[in-house]
Amino acid sequence: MTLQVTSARAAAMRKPKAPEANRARILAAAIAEFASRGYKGASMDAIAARTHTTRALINYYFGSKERLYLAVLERVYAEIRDAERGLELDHLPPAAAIRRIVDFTYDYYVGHEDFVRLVVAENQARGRHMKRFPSLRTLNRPIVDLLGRVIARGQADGDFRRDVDPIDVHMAIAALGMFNVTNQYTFGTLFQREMGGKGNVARRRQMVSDLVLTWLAESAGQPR
Amino acid sequence: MTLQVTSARAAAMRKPKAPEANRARILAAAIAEFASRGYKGASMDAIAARTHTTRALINYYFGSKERLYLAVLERVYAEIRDAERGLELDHLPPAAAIRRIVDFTYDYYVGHEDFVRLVVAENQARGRHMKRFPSLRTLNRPIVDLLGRVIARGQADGDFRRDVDPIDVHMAIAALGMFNVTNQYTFGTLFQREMGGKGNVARRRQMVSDLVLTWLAESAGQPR
DNA sequence: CCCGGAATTGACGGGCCTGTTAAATTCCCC
DNA sequence: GGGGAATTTAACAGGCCCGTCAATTCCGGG
Repeated sequence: MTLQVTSARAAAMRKPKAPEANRARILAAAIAEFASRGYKGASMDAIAARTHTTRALINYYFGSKERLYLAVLERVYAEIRDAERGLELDHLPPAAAIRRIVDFTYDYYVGHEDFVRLVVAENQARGRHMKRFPSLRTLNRPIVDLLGRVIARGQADGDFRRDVDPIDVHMAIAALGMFNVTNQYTFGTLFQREMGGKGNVARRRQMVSDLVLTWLAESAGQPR
Repeated sequence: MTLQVTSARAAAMRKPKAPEANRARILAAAIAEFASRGYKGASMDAIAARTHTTRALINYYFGSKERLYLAVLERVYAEIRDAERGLELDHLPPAAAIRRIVDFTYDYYVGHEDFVRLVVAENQARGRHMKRFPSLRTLNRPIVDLLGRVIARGQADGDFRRDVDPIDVHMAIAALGMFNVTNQYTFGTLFQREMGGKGNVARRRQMVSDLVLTWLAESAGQPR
């Protein structure tokens, strides 16, 4: 099987001008363009210009603007999912594991502003595209399972409160982490706060950990 | 002076067809349209259709699409600022006052989805319009002063920790409150969670209070 | 009664954008 | 080396949208 795949891929690779290379470059450019200007604001011509191709070629590969956008969504979600899978928490005490999850999530948002902006754009569109695309609906997020296991361990140790829904915790972490990226402009302008500064990032990230952990520890070990 | 203003305004009111009535209806329609479709997605013709006027008339009143959008932003920010001014907290114990602030903020976002969507849209545009409009830059938000006073009282009572920045607290509250509205579509789809349900709103709102209050109480009363 | 100015309309011009289609180019395989 | 498929290009058509401008309606005051 490996041989078959190899030969097939080799055949596909040596032949034409630059199909998959072009495809990959177009997708990367599309991620940047859609993240920067939103679905409607993004221009197919701009994506073509970024990749030294033409609008017709992009349609030849992806079919339409919406299809291209869906490919973008699929890609960035796959990336965060893969990154989440890389987290190794089982050897950490529950509190430290929580802190690690928060740091990872917070830093991922700060470092992947494109992803955050795409998520926000899709929500502003009321999830219209996502809804109609099955492979995006069934996309699971390992972070919730990880969180669930950590929380269960903390509860078993008597360190965490008992009535905790992992999804609620993830939502709190995601909300606090995304806000810095999503609302940095209005919030920074209104409250004279620079939100991109690295020092502030570390401080706020720790505040998120503290918020979650103090809440998790609240009235822990009470009689069940 | 009052007489002058009165007579001038009376003269302005009785005269023509429906200038300020039209103006108000256009602004309301613009809020809905911009909130629903974003700046670029919004159509001047759609706003005109909603108000039984024409695109030319809207430009006659507001000058351009961008000017109209700025008037929209100014309006919705003025509204939340006025609502925040109505909060009366001085007679409440600090913890109860915090809970009240959280409830107010959370409910305001849930009940004013247009406002939230406009804020998000402006952030997606990197605050481009807001930056260039002085009256939006100098807009202050009473909620931070209220929060600061409440926190100071809680610290004086020894109930709240000492190193607290009111803006940080407001950011946490705003982040958790906005997330339900802003990310309801992707989050709901990915995690099979209905986020509009009223019961869930009350539960999540209380979680926000608990998060903030347990954090505020953490290591309070320690030696200064 | 008529006039002057505010309010309102219809139409034009220019720009940008997307999807398609037919033609041209390139490269692989026989 | 030639057939043929895969890739790429150039140009077209249709749609939407915005700002403007001259023309028209309407109202109130002299």
